[in-house]
Amino acid sequence: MSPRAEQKLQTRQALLDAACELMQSGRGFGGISLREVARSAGIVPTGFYRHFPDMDALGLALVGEVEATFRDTIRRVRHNEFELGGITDASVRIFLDVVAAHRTQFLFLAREQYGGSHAVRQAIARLRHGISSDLATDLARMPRWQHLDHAALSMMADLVVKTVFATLPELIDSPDPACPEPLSAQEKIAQQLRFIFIGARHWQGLSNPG
Amino acid sequence: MSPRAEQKLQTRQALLDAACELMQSGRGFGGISLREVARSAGIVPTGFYRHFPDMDALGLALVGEVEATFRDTIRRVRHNEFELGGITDASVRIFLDVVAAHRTQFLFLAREQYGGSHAVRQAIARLRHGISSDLATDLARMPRWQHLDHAALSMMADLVVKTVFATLPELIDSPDPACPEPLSAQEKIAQQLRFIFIGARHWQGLSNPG
DNA sequence: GCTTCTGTTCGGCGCGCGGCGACATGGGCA
DNA sequence: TGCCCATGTCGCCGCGCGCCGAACAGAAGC
Repeated sequence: MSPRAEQKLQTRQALLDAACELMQSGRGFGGISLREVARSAGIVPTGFYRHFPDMDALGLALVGEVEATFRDTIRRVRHNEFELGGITDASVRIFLDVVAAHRTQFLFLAREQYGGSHAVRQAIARLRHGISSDLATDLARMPRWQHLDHAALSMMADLVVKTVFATLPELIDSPDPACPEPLSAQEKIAQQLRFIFIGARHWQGLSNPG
Repeated sequence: MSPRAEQKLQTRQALLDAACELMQSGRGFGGISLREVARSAGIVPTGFYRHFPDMDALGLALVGEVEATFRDTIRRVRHNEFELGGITDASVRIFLDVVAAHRTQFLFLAREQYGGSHAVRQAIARLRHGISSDLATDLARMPRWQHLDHAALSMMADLVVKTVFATLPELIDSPDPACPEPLSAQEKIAQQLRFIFIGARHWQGLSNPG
């Protein structure tokens, strides 16, 4: 790797990081200007175009970044499948650690999953669908879920992913001192996932409990 | 009601509607300018200030509007508690009808629940928390959930509300012809809620199934 | 050692924006 | 009947924005 190319990658990364950092001010990705990102990354506005054609392209790159982080985490979780203690607790712990370690990436994901531009939203929807179907495949291999058909597994995976994505904001926002939650975020999401797992455990096709 | 006051309310409503309509272009509320809203409502930019001090105030008014719609719907759902067929199916049907009838209101809610300005996001969080605790109170009165303590009921209500709010985008976005879902939105959300209800039905405090 | 390619810099164009002060007009009320 | 003020209008200001073309520096390659 030539020093020149390395420098280019550094600048590119600075732009990606700057965009994420700027979102901590409460604005959405659409509310951040190209000039702002360039300024925060330490280059002049025109320099931005040497790395991305426009802000939308930078947004797509950010989706790619968080996708890599996410899938890496899923891999780690899967390898810890047989750890001591409940899978749920261990998985949630790993996931929360990663979210904390890559806070701004997941801030972007949480904020833009429904609010972003068309291209970004579509990319995130694809990411989410991919994760959901991978999860469904994983679940299908577990003895515990053999009583569920393909449709039920897809439904369950979609619900789990939906719940995790919808919980992201709680995990990212700084804890509100005025509203002290009785449970930690980790215990809360773990218990909610258990609700879903218990429901799946007792699912009987077209049962209609209420 | 004097004609003068009535006219004022009409203009105010036109501003609220214009803001919602403009969000159909894919942008978030923060990406819509004051001038755009005024133009779309048929008044001059300065006239906007006769009704709202700034765009944030208009956002808060929109939250109030969708809150009224939402709570009205909940009331209707509660009164249909003993309808023929499953409560879940009937409730979901009512809810989906209301969402379709007030599409842009719920578009605003879905988009801004995590992406909006600080004030808007806080208002929506309050709305959501209110609905969640009301639901927990309702659930506590049902014989079916007598085995759940207060903490479990809150957790369940939060999960239900979280699921409903996270499903809003699917209900609002125009159906993608390239990706024909095997199930209708109504059947999907109803089945996912049933997953949760079955989980709650079999919840046994600190059980740890996975 | 010279060219070339690439990352960066500089100055500038036109636009839409939020915000302001002054002005018009027609209902509301005395 | 006649005044008043709330609603809506007009023109203007300065700003930051996206975008562009020309210029510059330094590493890569012949």
